[in-house]
Amino acid sequence: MKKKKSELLTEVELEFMNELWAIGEGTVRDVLDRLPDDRDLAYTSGATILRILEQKDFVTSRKEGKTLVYTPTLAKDIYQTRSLKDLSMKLFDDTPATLVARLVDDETLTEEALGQIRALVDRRLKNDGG
Amino acid sequence: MKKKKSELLTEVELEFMNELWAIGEGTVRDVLDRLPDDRDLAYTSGATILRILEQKDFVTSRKEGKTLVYTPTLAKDIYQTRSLKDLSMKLFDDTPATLVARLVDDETLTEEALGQIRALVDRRLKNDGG
DNA sequence: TTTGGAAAACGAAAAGCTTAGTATTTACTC
DNA sequence: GAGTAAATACTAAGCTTTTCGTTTTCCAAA
Repeated sequence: MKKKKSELLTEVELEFMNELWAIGEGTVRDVLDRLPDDRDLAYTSGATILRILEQKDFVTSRKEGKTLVYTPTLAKDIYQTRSLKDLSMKLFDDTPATLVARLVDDETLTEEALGQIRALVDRRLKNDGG
Repeated sequence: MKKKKSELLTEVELEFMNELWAIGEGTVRDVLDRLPDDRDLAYTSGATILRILEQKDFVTSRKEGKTLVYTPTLAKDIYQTRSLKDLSMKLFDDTPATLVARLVDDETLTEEALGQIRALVDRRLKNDGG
């Protein structure tokens, strides 16, 4: 039986994917330039991470002139769903309501955010109902 | 300047904390016994993990007879909030509404779960409003 | 009070993640 | 085509996490 792969990104990989998702596609240099100033990675480190991401099939690359341009193969929202599912399973007994409970407990949540959340749930309930 | 600690548990640490949270407190043996059958860890591995958890201040221990009984120092709901915050920051641009959007997108979500979620949000909105 | 069995303490091997150095390739310029 | 500047490929060092073996400690029962 094959060993279960986690299908989840490591911390650094996620850091890079976030930039690629934001810009659609980009080179090693593009991504590095977008990272915070205090994050100084060697160019080669960035290249390694993108190479690994390609190995893991999270991105593809095509050659453009002499440089590689990387493109995500997985949409951000899909990955978001996957991550949430994982967290829900591991920490919330697979009970989404508990997860939302913790979320809305948060003192710092604005009324506006709460309103948006409610609208989302309502819309979904209506679509299901009829 | 001190390096930022993540304050988050590793995969295995979380596995153990979940059992401690479920039973309130317990020994190495107690926790190991609760893990799934296909998860066979040596006794010493379990002991190591709990020792590390104590080092990181997620649990305390007291001696009872010859064995150590471990107790969480951090409530599960606090840790849930912390984890969600972390995920939200790293993957949802710190926008809780987006997070909920992904959650309610989930096809497999039952109507009941959706209702519970809505009730939670409503209650919170009412409490705030007056 | 000796001893046998279970647990704790310690240390360290194994595996995985992060970072980067060196060597090689590439495309462009003269 | 030789020089050169920038990018890629390859490799590995240094951490952290995961796992467990060995030694030490402790209790309980003979």
